Amino acid sequence: MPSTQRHDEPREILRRYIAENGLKSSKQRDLVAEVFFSTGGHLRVEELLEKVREVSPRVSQATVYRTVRLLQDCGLAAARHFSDRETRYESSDAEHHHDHLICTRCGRIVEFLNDRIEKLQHDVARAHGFTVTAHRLELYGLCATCSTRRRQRRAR
Amino acid sequence: MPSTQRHDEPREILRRYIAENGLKSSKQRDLVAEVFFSTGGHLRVEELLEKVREVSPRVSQATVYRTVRLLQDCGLAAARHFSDRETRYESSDAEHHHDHLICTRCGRIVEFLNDRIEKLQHDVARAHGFTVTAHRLELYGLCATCSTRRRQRRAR
DNA sequence: ATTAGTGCAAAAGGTTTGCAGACCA
DNA sequence: TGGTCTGCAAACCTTTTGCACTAAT
Repeated sequence: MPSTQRHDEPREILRRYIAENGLKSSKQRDLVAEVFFSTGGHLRVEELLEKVREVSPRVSQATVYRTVRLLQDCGLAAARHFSDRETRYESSDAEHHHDHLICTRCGRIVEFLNDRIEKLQHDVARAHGFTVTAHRLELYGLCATCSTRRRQRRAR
Repeated sequence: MPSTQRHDEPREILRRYIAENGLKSSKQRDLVAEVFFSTGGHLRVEELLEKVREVSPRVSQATVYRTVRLLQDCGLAAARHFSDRETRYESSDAEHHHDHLICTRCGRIVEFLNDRIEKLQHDVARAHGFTVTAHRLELYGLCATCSTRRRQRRAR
């Protein structure tokens, strides 16, 4: 199978996707994408909009939603639903795949990657006749700090 | 650690939870819970309401939502967000824990359980200082049927 | 009796969409 | 110039909530 090219940098992927699909770029779109790429983490639309408006206050929420969808369409962003109700988006190129540890008390999110788990997942899928294209693994519990200080208040 | 008691059957857990929290039972609540327990699977509220109304047409959507929340509060139901937008609920007692394989073409959902993955998850968490209380693992891809018949239409 | 539960409809929260005008290719 | 993108506001959908009434303890 053809492996992902090394220079498949997000901005380049986006540029190509736009070109190949008869789309156009725009200041707002570029800004939203840039903020998304450079911020990293697990952004809610509201947070993304906030950061974007620090630079360009007139960008609308609709544009952020539309850009996030575009980023999903070209595989650069992935929606995540953690324990809360809000949808969060994170970078999703295959080279930076990772899973999550979520502290249910303070909300801290730690990313991790374990090759043995990855391999076992594929084994399980194969045993059921599935060809896996993506997966999601989230572990919920108490982080070191919170399991020590039992009475700590939630961070958010 | 004290293990889950063998006779912690859902109906019994619910009964006890209601008694211990000064709540009351009702025909509607019992019906919703009963349909939920006996149906199994991964129900959307809409589907649950539909099934409930086959028996008792006047039950309101609000009651279903309220009952589902009650079931979550006493640990009998867990919310799931798969690839689509809808929230689905499934039974969640510890003895029937399982993970999911989801076919992204036909929507089929297969449950599985792999002890080695479970163990590795705990190892990873421990390495990060986390104490895991719950987790979620979902594998997305094509099921055997869909990866053979490439052009098959989505089931739903 | 008292207090919790229900149905209804309105409210709320997050996301999408129609439209007229601005902007990019 | 033609078609895409934007901002705004309205529309949408799912979930929650206020209220008057019903029912369980």
